Amino acid sequence: MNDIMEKLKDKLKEKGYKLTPQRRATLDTIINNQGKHLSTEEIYDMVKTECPEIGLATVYRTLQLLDELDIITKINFDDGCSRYELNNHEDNHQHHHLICVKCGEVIEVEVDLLETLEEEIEKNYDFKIHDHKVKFFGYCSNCK
Amino acid sequence: MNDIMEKLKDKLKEKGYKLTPQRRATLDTIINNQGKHLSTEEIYDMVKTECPEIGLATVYRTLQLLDELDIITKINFDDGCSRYELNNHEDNHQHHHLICVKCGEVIEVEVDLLETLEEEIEKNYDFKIHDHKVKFFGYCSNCK
DNA sequence: AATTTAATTGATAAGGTATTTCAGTTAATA
DNA sequence: TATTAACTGAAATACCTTATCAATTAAATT
Ligand SMILES: [Mn+2]
Ligand SMILES: [Mn+2]
Ligand SMILES: [Zn+2]
Ligand SMILES: [Zn+2]
Repeated sequence: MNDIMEKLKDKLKEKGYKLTPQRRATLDTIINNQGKHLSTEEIYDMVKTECPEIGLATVYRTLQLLDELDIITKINFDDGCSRYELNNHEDNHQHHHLICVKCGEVIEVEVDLLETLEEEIEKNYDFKIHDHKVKFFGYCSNCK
Repeated sequence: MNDIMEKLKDKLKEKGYKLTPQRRATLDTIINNQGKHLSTEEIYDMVKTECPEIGLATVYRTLQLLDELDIITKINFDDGCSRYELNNHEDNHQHHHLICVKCGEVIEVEVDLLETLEEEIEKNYDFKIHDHKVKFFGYCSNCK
């Protein structure tokens, strides 16, 4: 059992929840597809190969649970469905996304560079920031 | 007729579209409620006082059209519906939003401070940025 | 290893937002 | 005023997501 699965087990136990085969298989699918920003239906289809009897409602419930437990993050690319990605457990903030408005490609940006802006905001707006979601829209190298 | 309505009329004419009372009333409602981030249903309810015979489908269609014409912007606060706000016509980028995770208050931040980050991204990722959407989550002055 | 029990599941119904359809209406141009 | 393509409202439809519920199961307790 890997680190992330171990962490899931602990967090579930803490709340009196159970580690079921369905939850294992769902998290496994997300772990094995990092960087792909899979939708619920896409995850459902992939999980079924490992766990054919799983129902769609269970996948919805599991993703909601993993999000609550801070293991994954829900992302919205305005394409009509929710997508999910594994959280980075070293630091606790979401990376940025570059979205090509022509071909739809999504590129991940790990450099943060928001420190100055966040300090400015905390000072000027008396607002305590604990997370952010940043999307840039434009043209990727193939499309510009 | 104010500047924004004039701009709408021009853009519609350019595409062979018509300036109808329903479109006028919808845009008027948005103009008269700046900073409120109204949802489609909320706009529908307010428009009805001025234009009681309007249908919900027309409001959906009009908001979609105003978005396409770059007069308003659709925003997503993950509360299950689309919200809209009037575009700033001086510069062409979206201001930032601070969202209080406790009380839900939304604060607008006009300072941009993303120049350095955007330059860095354009250089390192060979990506031509033309817009961004930035949300900060945390605690407002009342809630922290 | 068997018992207990609250959590979990899959199937399906139901909910909620958004879009499509279509016949009747209307803004804009000549 | 006549013409016509665009537009509208009402209702049906589509689609993603959540709720319901009886059957099952993980995990703690004997
Ligand atoms: Mn990502
Ligand atoms: Mn705003
Ligand atoms: Zn591209
Ligand atoms: Zn607050």
